[in-house]
Amino acid sequence: MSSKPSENLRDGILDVARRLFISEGMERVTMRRIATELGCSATALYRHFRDKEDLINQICHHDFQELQSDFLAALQGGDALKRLRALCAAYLRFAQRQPHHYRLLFMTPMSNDQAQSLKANHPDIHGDPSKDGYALIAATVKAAQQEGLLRGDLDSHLLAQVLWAGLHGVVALELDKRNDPWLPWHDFDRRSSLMLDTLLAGFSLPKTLKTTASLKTPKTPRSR
Amino acid sequence: MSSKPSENLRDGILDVARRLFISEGMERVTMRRIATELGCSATALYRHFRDKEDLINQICHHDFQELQSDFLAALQGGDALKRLRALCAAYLRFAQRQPHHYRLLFMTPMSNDQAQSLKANHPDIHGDPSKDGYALIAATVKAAQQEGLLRGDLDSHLLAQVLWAGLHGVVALELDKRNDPWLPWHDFDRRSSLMLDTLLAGFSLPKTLKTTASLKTPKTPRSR
DNA sequence: GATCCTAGTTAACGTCGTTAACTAGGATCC
DNA sequence: GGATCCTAGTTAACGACGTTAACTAGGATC
Repeated sequence: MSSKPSENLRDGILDVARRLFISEGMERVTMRRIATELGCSATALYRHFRDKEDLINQICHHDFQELQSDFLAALQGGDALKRLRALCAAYLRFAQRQPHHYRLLFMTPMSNDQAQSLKANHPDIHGDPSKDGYALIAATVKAAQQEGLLRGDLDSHLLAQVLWAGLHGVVALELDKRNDPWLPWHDFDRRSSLMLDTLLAGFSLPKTLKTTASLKTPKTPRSR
Repeated sequence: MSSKPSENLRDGILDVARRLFISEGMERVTMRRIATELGCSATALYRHFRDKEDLINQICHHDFQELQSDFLAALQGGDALKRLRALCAAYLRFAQRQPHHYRLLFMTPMSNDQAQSLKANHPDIHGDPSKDGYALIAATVKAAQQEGLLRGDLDSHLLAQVLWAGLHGVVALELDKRNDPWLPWHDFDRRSSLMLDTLLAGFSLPKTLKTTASLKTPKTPRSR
């Protein structure tokens, strides 16, 4: 009844639920509310989705692919490192513009079963950089390694995961603790760009990295 | 009725609630369950805590100070950089051993009001490195800067916040996405130590940091 | 024309956080 | 020493939630 009473109810549910989830966060949106907003009864939703969790997961899955097109669009031209930076920038931009959506996609614990079935139902997507966001980051890291722009002595997945974790950490603290007056926050942009710069710089300079202690006397000569 | 029927009910509630929150996560623990475990009625809890959120917050506040003693214990000896590493290691250890507890303390959004009142009610704690975990990290970073072990051209709070974000990112992805078979995770330890090493290395070498591109020719000679 | 499937309905259940109304028991005041 | 009041608990209940059960209109199929 509200915005787009998509002829087929299933799509209508997805549209309304996504809109509400994005604007208010998923735990504050009830099945009943989605239903009334659509002008149908709450139980009708269960004709199309096993339960609320299922609805959330299907939205997540769909929107990961939407985000993917953002990523691909940010990827035009440049060397692999430039593309990697553009990718990270797109990620951060998404987090800033769609905080609830970010929370929905990246801060919602996924149970083992859910992901198993997702993986089983979409074997074509998993690992394909054109469809799978994580695979895209990992592939871009690998390309940068092959172009000699990032250190090649560490697995590309390890680098991708730490890079992702760095960005995610800045974002997650921002979303959860932004309003915490206990903490004297610097700008989100300052923090995220320092994070990105530091990690990428570190990943491109293998020899200056120490594992523990003895960081004050870096006597390793640069080998070139 | 269960473990320790602390003479004073308030402490009993805190004990039981903390135990349940830590072992099962706070949204899965109900007020009624805490009450039956204590052998009292559910409404008795509301004599001592305004609501569930208030109970959670009071536990958080108390346990932040518990964690603080872990931090202080990890701090024995060494230069400031060594102490900073020990601090980070203690943080990661806590996250690994008490995942629910970590989630409770660091992945629970804090509303503006809550933190405001917390800050107002405990002005003695805020900013005191011996009582405030964040202040301790920031102070240790600052000490490392003054000892010439970390770059001094950036605000100690900025460095502390990015360092914290890096650790938090690794932990948060671990907690939320560990079971996601979509992702080919490396070991938590590999990821966290690479994160720590990279950030600390980056923070100690100002001149090798580039903002964009031109990262492929790091010709900066080590200054010593 | 009988049957069955699809997509919806209404009614209800059990659980949740929480409030209202009440009550036993001890301290306080005249 | 009795009336009063405060403290710390009780039981009953409310409204909202996710979800299930039982039912029903309407179209497709045999």
